[in-house]
Parts: sequence; structure tokens; C-alpha cells
Amino acid sequence: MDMEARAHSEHPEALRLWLRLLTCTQLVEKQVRTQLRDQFDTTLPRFDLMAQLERNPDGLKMNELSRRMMVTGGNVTGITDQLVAEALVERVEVNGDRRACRVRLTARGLRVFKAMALEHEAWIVTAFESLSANELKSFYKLLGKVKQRHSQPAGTQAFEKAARP
Amino acid sequence: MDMEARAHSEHPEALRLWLRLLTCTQLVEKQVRTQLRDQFDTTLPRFDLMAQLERNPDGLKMNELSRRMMVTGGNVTGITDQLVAEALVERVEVNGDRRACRVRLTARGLRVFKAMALEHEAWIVTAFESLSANELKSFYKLLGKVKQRHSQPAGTQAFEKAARP
DNA sequence: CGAATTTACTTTAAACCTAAACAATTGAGA
DNA sequence: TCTCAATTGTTTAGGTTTAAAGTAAATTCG
Repeated sequence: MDMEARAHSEHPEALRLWLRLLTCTQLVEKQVRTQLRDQFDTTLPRFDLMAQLERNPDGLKMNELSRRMMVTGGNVTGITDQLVAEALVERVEVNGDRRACRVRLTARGLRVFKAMALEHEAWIVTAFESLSANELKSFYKLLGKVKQRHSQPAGTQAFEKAARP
Repeated sequence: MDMEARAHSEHPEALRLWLRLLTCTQLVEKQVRTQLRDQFDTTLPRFDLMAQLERNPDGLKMNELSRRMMVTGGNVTGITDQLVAEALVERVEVNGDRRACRVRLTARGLRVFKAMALEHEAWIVTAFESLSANELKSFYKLLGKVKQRHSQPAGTQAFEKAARP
């Protein structure tokens, strides 16, 4: 029996776990997207980008945003363009490298984000309210093991999504 | 101190958990997408749809697919069209309701899917190989609590994504 | 110096996804 | 029966995301 067949017959648990993980993530994510849209007329990617910037007040370069958000550079360009148009973030020249630019929150952007983040945290707390403090903790640890396993190729480290500082 | 402020200051764990959960899911999902593309020249939505059909050999109606895959009906139409064009699935008339149609795997579709599913399971097993059998089990249970909390509005039950039968 | 490579970002084409409008059929009740 | 609402699936318009190509600036190295 070769390795694949073995994996298949002996480890159905991992697959079931993955499918349930995917389901749960999508349930919570869908709700967050809906709330962001209904209450703040924005999207999850925009919120994500602003969250990254809030914990980096000096701003981040596009490629740093791309890596931290785990999306392509072109995507970051588009999202940033939108936020710039809304005056929530601004592009700042990087002195010494005319190719690059730092993106950072405007004063308005910071204000708007803080309001959203407060609500956002409440939604998340609600989503996980069925777990005790201990369960939250061991859940977090288990995810840590999974995350750690994903040693990225050369230099690209897996970043946590930005939380409130 | 109002409820939101309380939530914010007293439950940062839930937020950290959510961000790590999102990170892990995206890491695994990205890898699966890449492998599906590189090894089988297909996409995750197409794979998902075929997985649903494999565990329902008599086929599923479009709205059932939509509910199980947690995507809109229009989306299912598009994905199905592609799979039909590739002769991997077929639309079958439902006798007694001329509006509806069942979608089911063709013989070729079943063959192709089985090959992909074998590989897919191996990828997933690898992704979670850092967890022991016990850890897998408690992880699964914890997710169950989160999922259960999401009582869907009236009748629309949260389905697990389809696994191998 | 100067050519070649690398890096940073943007643009483009294609796939995906959604919400909303649409068309066709079914079914319930007057 | 006839009307009207609900159901089923598709279409459409718009936004998101990706991979790949393109542009411009910086860096490496002969």
C-alpha cells in the first residue's frame, strides 16, 4: 500500500477537521463582511489593510502590505487606490527610493478605523462566545502548531493578520 | 463602561484567536489552490462542487449545491457551466419539476475527481501533521462548538463541506 | 561607468463571486 | 378555474482577486 493510499485510509480525521475548519471560517467571515458592509459601507480587505496600518503608524510599503495581508501586490494597489480616494489612507514618498511608497492612515482614517474596530471585536467575541477561556487558549495553541508547520519558502514569513495594538 | 468597551478590553483572546484562525485557513487554502492548479489544472470551487456530487451519486439540484457550498446560485450556474463544458458533470432533468435540474458527475468526472481527491487528502494530512490524534480530535470538537453557535436563520442549516464518502 | 539583474509597483486579462433583476414553473387559495 | 405568491434557475452588472506582463528605479558586478 503506497503512501497516498495509506494517508487516505488512515487519516480521514485530518480531512474532516479541515472541512469543518473551512466551514467555520467562512461562517464567521461571511458575517463580518455583511456587518462591515451594512454598518460601515466598507469591505473586509479594506478593513484588513487599515488594520495593518493602525499597528504600524509610520506606514507600510506596498510589498509589506502584500506580504502581511497574504494577497498579491496588484490587489494591494487596487485596495489602496480606493482608500486613498476616500481619504482614509495616503501614499507617502520614501526618501531614497523613488520606486517605493509608504502607505499610512490619515487622521480621518484612524478615527474611522477605531470606530469599526470596536464593533468588529464585539462581533468576533460573539462568534466565539460558546468557548470558555480555557478552550480559547487551547484552540489558539493548536492553531499555533498548524501555523508553525507552514515554514514559508525562503524569507517570506507567515504574518498574523493585524489585530488592535 | 459600555458593552463594546468591555468586550474590547476583556476579550482580546477571541480576536487573537480569530486572526490566527484566518491566517491558518488561508495558508492551507492557498496551498490547496496552488496544487490544484499546478497538478490538475483546476480550481478550488470546481473541486468543491465535484466533491459535493461525489457524495451524492444521484446528483444535487442547483439550490442544494448553492446551500452546501455556501455561495450564491448564480455562482453555481457559472461553475457548473464550466464543468459541463469539460464533460465532468451533466445536468439531468428532474421529472415532475421542469424548473429544476439535478447535476451529477459523469463517469469521467468521477474518475478525475477520485484522482484529485487522493492527492488532496494527502495535502491536508500534511498540513495538519504537526497535530497528534488527540489534538486533532479536540480541535474538531472545538470547531464543533463554534459551528453550532451559528444557528442559521430559519431552515438554512450549515452544511459541512463535502469530504470523501 | 554601464549592462544586466533585481526590486517596487501598476496594469491587464481571466476567473470568481455577489446582489439584483429576470423568466419559467409550481402550488395554494379564493 | 384563476390569480398570485413562492420557488428554481439563469442572466447581468459590478466589484474582487490572481497570475502574468509591463514600467520604472535601484543595485550588482564586470
